[in-house]
Amino acid sequence: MATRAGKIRDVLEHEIISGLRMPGDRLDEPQLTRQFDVSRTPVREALVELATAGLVEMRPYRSAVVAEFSVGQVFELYEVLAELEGLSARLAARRMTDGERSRIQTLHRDLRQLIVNNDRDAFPPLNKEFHDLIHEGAHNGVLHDEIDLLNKRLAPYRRIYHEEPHDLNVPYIEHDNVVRALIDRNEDAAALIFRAHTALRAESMTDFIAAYNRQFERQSA
Amino acid sequence: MATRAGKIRDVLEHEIISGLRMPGDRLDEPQLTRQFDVSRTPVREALVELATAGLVEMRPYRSAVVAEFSVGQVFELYEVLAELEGLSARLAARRMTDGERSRIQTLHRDLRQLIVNNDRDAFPPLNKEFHDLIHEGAHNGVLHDEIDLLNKRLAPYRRIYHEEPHDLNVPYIEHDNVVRALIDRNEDAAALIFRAHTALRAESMTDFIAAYNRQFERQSA
DNA sequence: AAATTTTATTTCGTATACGATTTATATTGT
DNA sequence: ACAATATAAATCGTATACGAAATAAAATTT
Repeated sequence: MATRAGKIRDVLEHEIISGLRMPGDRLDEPQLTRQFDVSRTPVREALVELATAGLVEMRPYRSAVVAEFSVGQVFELYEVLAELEGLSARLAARRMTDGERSRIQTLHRDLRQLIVNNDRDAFPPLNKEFHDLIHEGAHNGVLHDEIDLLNKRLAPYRRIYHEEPHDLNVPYIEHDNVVRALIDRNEDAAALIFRAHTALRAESMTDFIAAYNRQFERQSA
Repeated sequence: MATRAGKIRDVLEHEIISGLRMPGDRLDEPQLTRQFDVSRTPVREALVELATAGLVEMRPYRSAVVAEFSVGQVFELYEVLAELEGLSARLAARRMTDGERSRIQTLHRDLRQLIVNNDRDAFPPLNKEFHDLIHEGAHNGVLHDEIDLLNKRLAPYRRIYHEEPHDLNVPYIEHDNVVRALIDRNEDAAALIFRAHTALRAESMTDFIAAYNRQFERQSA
């Protein structure tokens, strides 16, 4: 993307996803203008794009802010994401090429080695790659984009949660079941496991956010 | 929405959905500027929003055009929509209030009367209301918005197809099955029926588009 | 005459400017 | 001192302006 607006959108998106800008943070146009050393026009265009994508909230004559979601809304986002992850796994089981199947098996073995060595830092990127391989294996671009956007919208909240990593064996066992289903071309099993895999994360996530909010309310009260 | 950009977005969206502007049609900013009697700024903002939503395609230094989808992409859109419609029906079966359940029963009876009278004109709006009741009954705003957007993206193609209405008894029978599942709180049945209901439309739709494209290619060749 | 290059026109991306609305500050009244 | 009002400052929505890129038209070459 050669335009200034596109670059600013990408940078802001990354800053939101990475947690540099937290939900509720203001996104003044004049301030961003100074930060990026451009006029308000491309800044505003970037904000409008992010707002339409659901990462930012814009109301007339009010500063844009990083989108805030209630526990209920996070739950709703996860409910949709879980269903689409399930569909993704189902389609992957149906459509993956032999090359794609062997690649995910290799990656899965690498992940196993990681867990044996308890290498917590290396886990997240490989885990992401694991999910990406399934999303690509589904051979449905619309589905891929939809899942990607939902993950971006959830990222600020997931990040908070994931700061305290839990037992790596839990996701591994589920991965193991999914890989087996993919190899066996067992659509229903793949869909069920992967949907539950996401739903489980949703549960611990919403519990965490609820607790987090209670704590926050106590402080500010 | 009191802003000019918002109004223009709504009007353009409606013009695209209603088929007044067809896929591939150019959306010149100067031309739209004259049509709406405003400056380019709000026009451009509206276009950026529609582009992010997937209804319009924008590339740097090129005029925006109404989004065009290949048969494959339409199929992908339907594949995702069918899954989300299934989820919607599942959640509706789980969460609908008594009032919502009785309302959809009433509406379903009205639809029956319509089919008996073979009132083709009155069918589409009531059919839409039927679907809306289920989407609302799911009590998941994110899901509702997602389904809504996918329907808007498919609207230009669905419109072409729906111009030749088919046997109204086919959708009625499926509606009947869904309503029964909703009343019985049978989640799995509701999800399966409604997903298949959408998938079926997808099939006839993609078949139609493929035939339509072949015919069009013959003319232009 | 057809193809290719050159020029002109149009459209787009961004900067700047100005009235409208909101938010922050100051003032007044109680 | 506090609440309510009035004023001032900042921000937003939109109009206008100008260089950059693309499209259309004209001129040139083959």
